[in-house]
Amino acid sequence: MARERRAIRRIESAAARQVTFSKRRRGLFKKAEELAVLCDADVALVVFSSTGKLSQFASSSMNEIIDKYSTHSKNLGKSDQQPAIDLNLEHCKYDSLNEQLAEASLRLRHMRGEELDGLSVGELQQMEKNLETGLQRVLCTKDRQFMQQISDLQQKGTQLAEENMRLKNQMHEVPTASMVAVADVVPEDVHSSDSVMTAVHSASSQDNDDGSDISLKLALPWK
Amino acid sequence: MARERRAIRRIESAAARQVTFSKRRRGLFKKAEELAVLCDADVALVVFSSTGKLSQFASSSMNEIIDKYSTHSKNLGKSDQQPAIDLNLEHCKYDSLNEQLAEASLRLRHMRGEELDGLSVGELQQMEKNLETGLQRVLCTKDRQFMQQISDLQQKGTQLAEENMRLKNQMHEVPTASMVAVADVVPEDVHSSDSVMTAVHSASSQDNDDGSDISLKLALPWK
DNA sequence: ACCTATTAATAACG
DNA sequence: TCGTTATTAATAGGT
Repeated sequence: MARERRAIRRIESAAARQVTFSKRRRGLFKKAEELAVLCDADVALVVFSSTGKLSQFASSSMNEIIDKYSTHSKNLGKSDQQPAIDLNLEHCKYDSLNEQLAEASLRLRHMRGEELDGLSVGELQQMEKNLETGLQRVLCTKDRQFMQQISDLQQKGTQLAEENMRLKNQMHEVPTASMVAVADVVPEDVHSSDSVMTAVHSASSQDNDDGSDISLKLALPWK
Repeated sequence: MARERRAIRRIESAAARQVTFSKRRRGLFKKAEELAVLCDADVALVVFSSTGKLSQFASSSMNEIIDKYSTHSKNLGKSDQQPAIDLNLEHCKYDSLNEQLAEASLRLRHMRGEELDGLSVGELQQMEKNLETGLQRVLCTKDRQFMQQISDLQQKGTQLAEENMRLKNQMHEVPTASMVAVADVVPEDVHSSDSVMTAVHSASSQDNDDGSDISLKLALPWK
């Protein structure tokens, strides 16, 4: 139902997966509600995204429906045996989570090159591929961020250079005696911008042919 | 989405309601499964028809998802008398595990080069370093295993070559006449194999130049 | 259950 | 996330 048919397989790109998840989740919830209203049905829908976020819909009360479900599917008792079953479920789920966590951290260690000895050559090749892909993506992202920073700095530099020019022109137009008045105004603008660059007013500077005593210092942000 | 638009209101005609229920329920379940597969989500869907019939779908285990839901929604309301504190502790542990798992899987996704956009340059550099280290170690391990396999194969090859030599020497030591004794053994093996081919002895066949009256017929098994 | 005209959902893109 | 649009998928009504 779109520009192109999409095979029903896990979407590899995380971004595309997220977009599709949002859209389809909305569609699914809408259809769930429509079914409930049109057909007078009791509908409960629980969705956990791959990042663990919960969404839910229930035509009446979620707990009510879940209870009804439990009664329907598990033929046996409700009140006396419930605690035992519940605790067992908790226990199982807890173990399951623990397993998942162990699995995840083992994979992380593998990615870091640890505990590789038990792995088959095929698994090692798969990991090599994954690592190379990951590394490439990290490098691309890093480069992108570097270029963004450079671009930002260049833009700020240009702005400051222009301001500099403007100030120099003002200095030429104003009699030498009013220098003090100018100096009172400038810092306001500089301080309002992001503190990437800091203008330092130095009265002792003697380098300039035109007698200007303004110099610039670049402060690069690191982390 | 049809010949005519239908208002989303309870369908009065029981027959029409039943028909629509069947159709839409199938669609809803299909979409639920698609969402689960495409987006790697955990989906649970419970539907009671107006006649009380239950249908359900769960991408993993229904109980597991319901459990996860109960924990997530900080569900206090049940028969909460004595297990309150205990459950709270369970919840804490459970939440903590969930957090750890989420953290681990996020790191794994990062290692695979996904969802990098929010990371700082410093974090990216750290990941680059980790990935390079991991990749190097994986490559080393893989090479080691390859070399091990090669070494094993060489050793086996040597052993086989030695055995070969031994056998050849034995052949030379045995008189040629004993070859007949070997031929006597072979038919046993043939009869013990699957009966794919059936030999038919025909006395009326006159086709052969040498006067032999033996022909073969293939009987292919066809269920 | 099947058929199809029609509407709804949605994939890709900005 | 939101909007647009070309396409596909779902389905209402009929047989």
